[in-house]
Amino acid sequence: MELSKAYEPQSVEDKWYQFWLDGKFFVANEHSAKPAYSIVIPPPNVTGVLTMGHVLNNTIQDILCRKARMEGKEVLWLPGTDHAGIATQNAVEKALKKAGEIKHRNDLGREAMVAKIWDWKKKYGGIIIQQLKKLGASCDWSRERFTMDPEYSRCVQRVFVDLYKKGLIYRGKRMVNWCPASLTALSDEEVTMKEQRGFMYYFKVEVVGSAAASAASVDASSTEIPNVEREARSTAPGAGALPEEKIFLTIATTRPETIPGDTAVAVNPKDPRYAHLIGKHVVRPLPVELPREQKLIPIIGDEHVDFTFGTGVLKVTPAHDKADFEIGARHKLAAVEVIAANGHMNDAAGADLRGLDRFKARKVAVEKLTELGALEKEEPYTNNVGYSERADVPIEPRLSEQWFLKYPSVEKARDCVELGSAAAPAASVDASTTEIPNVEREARSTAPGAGALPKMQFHPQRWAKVYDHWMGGLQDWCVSRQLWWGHRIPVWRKIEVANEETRKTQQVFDKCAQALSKVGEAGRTDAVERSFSKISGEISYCRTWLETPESWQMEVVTFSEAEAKALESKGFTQDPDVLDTWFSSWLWPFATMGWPEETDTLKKFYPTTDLVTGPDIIFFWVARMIMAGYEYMGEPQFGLSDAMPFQNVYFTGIIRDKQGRKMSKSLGNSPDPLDLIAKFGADALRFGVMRAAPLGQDILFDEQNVELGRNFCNKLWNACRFRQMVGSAPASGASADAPSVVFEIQGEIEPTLLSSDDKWILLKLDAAIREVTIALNEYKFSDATAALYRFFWSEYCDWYVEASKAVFFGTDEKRKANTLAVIDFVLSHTVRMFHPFLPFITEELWHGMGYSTDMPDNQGGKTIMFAPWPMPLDEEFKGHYGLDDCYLHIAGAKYELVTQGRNLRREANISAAKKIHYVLKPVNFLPPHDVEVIRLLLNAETVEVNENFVPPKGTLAARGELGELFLPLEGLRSAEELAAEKARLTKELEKDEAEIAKVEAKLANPNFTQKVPPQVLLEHQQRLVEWQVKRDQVKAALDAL
RNA sequence: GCGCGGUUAGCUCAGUGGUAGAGCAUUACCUUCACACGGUAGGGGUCGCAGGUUCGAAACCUGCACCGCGCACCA
Repeated sequence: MELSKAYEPQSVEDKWYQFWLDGKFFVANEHSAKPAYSIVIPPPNVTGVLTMGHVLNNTIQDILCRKARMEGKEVLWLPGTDHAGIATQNAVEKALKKAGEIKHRNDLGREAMVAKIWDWKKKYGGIIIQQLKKLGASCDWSRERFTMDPEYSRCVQRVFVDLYKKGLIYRGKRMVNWCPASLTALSDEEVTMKEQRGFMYYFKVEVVGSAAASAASVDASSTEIPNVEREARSTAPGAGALPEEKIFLTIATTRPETIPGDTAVAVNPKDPRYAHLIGKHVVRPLPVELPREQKLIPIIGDEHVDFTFGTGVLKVTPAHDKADFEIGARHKLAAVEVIAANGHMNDAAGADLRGLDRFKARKVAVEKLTELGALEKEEPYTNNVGYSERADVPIEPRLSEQWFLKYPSVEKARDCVELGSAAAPAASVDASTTEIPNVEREARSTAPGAGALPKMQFHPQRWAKVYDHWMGGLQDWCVSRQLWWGHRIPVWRKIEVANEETRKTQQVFDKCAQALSKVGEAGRTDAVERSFSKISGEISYCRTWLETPESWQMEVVTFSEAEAKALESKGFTQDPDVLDTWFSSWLWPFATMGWPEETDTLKKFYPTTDLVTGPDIIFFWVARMIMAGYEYMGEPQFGLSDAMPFQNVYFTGIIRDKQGRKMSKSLGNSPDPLDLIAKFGADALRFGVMRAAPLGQDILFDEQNVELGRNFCNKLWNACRFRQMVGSAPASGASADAPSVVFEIQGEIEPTLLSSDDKWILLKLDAAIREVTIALNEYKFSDATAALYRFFWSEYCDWYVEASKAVFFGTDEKRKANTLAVIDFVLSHTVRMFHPFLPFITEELWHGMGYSTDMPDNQGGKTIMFAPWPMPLDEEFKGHYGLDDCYLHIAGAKYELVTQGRNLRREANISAAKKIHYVLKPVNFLPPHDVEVIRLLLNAETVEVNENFVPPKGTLAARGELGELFLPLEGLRSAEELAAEKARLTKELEKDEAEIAKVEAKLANPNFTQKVPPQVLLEHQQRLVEWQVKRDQVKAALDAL
């Protein structure tokens, strides 16, 4: 195949991706005898589009998978998408509104809305999958999963039922994070704290003596302000007592709009200023219109109050603050709700605030306090406010009935992650052990420490600490969401009047209940029993409890469709809520593989090998998957010694723009990866991102990275093109109209014909293979790309290819053939090493260069995907080809001399194009080939070898290990140039002198010479000589001027 | 408040005790038959600050400053 002058990714990428798909090369075989390697994709939102974050993430996964295939592993990369409850429902609702189809989702109703979302999913759900294909992702698409697939949904329901049975899931009225925009509860993880500038308002309240009347000292379950007894008025403060001076307390608050919901004022009982007031009451200023006696709230003592903060007096709003709620519970205070679900004030907030948005209400409340003369001052204040991560509005702590989960398998999940400090990471493998492991998967899972189970490794390990800390302070997880899109909670409920008929039904449950031990109820204090029950042939699980003496409620949980129908026909209604999206995605590593059946896929590929994800979802997803893994894959039938879902977790950095800002739609600073692919090619994008992504650091992304990737691909392409041009016909005789010659790989390398250049590049290749392999084993992708870049560009192209021209422009045909053989050896290894990073161009070159033709079908013959991963050259190979490390030095010295020679040209200010004459005075004999290489690399007309050369005045000289190189000048330079050079040399001389002084000072220090290791001493002595030589050289050059 | 990162060339970052590095940008020269998406050669850094350990510190220790992140939060 003839290669075009520049690499054109557009004409290459789609072709090969289709080829891979047609060949079913991505499909994992669970019956394969090869050792397994598996990754489950972090499922992107089904309605999402590819972002730079996805590019980073999936490129890493693809690199790992492709390398594993080349190492002979059976690879499963399991793809799929997430239904992403809130995000998707919002996106579709927004789109429907924009299209004018609806004004609100209520226009459609639940069923129709959910149907619309399914339509949407079918229409647009494949976009991100197609985009991943553009990127080159080698996922097994035949196993693509969606978190709302029927089978997957059954897993979710099964797990819910199971946890319910275990008593870990309960329903309860609790303080939750309420999002007034999305109108749903959120988990703690979905709330982010943001600093917010506001004001601290100080207002005073009047203290009254009597404890008899109180608007708040009522049953905690009541959420309404009760009627105050008439008697209260007659015993109200001041009524019959002696006139006293009024006492006021000043309270500091940031949320005056919640004053109508205050049901107490709290002080610290140890606070000498206020302790004596405990038991008295204050007059709550709002709502204004209420009679005074309905505004009396007690002063209570509570340790929670920090008397160094504010005024030391805390207003207690149990219905709208988490801490206040707890105080309220301790003191049996009423929780008076004044803010409705949508964030607007309700009737209880009073006439002035009713109906207002909570922030508008704040302003009005301040106005009212001012009017009342209660406001003492307001001062600017910055505090942290919880925001709904999704809707980006402040959340409202709100009392509501929700489902909660006590996390399962916490201990195991916490202990399985390697926290280690000194412990050497299991991944740091000596390059000499990078043979293709021919071991079964079982061997891996019991690998390093004999006896002790291997721990899960986090990369970078510091995240393990974060994980451990979070695992140590788990709060129950609020799993219910007031949405329509998601897995509906599999609970049916019926509330009935306790009439004759229902009592009969209840008796059935009562019987069952007696057979069971009672389990402590976490969420409901009023739950009375739990029982197994048999309804319509399916075992299900239910609870019953009494709501009031006149009614009772039955709750049935099931994942059987038949049972659900039967329940509905009996007047049961399903819980309207859906489950948190993460309640389905935490099952991802096994629910995608056929759980709860013991499938061959699970047997082969679980636990997965690596997980690649962002640290921002370490709690949302990673931690929960680990717990779910232990809980559901730890059961004996799966036969796992350790049920951890993955062996390694790699945390990527976060992609930011070049100013360090997070990429976001609103900032418009997020480039569309598809545009970048169209412009530069997928390989370029992959390489650019990998090169900029050091382990665990955030990535400041710049399009220049991709440009670099593009340039690199082009370099690779052209280096291969060079090989074809010198290989297909003698360089001297190439004619423009020559037909494209069928390319043939050169045969064996002949050891006796190897030049120092050949040996040098083979040794450099060996080093690169080691470096890249080690870097990948340690998940250091930027190190791997840097090593590849350096090897290929700086070593292979800049030196070896240029030096090889000395052969190809010559006449020694045997040497030419042998050089081609070396090039083919190097390129065929290099292309394979590049394949995981640059899948498309390497496949194109693998075929185009003919490297596939010699390989067996399953080892590179069909596709580079299964070509063997390059192994470091072994000792036998090195011995056979005489690859002694000394050639690194020998050829290196030659190249060093060339650089110096080029320097002389520059010093003499001679145009790079001008052919000039050098004289070389070698220390030892130099083979003619090497002289020719030097000549070519210097772009010299001639390099005269003269062992007895005496430089005439005006000759520039450079000295290296191989000898001295002279550039005789014949009055070529102007006086100006001479002056400039004199200045330059003087500067250099100063530097040399300084270096010499530094080393001499060290060597003169007896402390140094006595204490330092001999090798370091030697190094210093040698360095001194080197600098001295250089100095003498520069001095000589100066003298020559 | 606790914890975790970071601070090295104009920019983005490597660098785990022994001569301060890469890419980009920049300067000069070169359109030489793989590649101008290229080549050659330069310039550019008291390694955040202050102490300490050491013969020797960008690196190790202590403290501080600043930037970023996470957790917990006092109204």
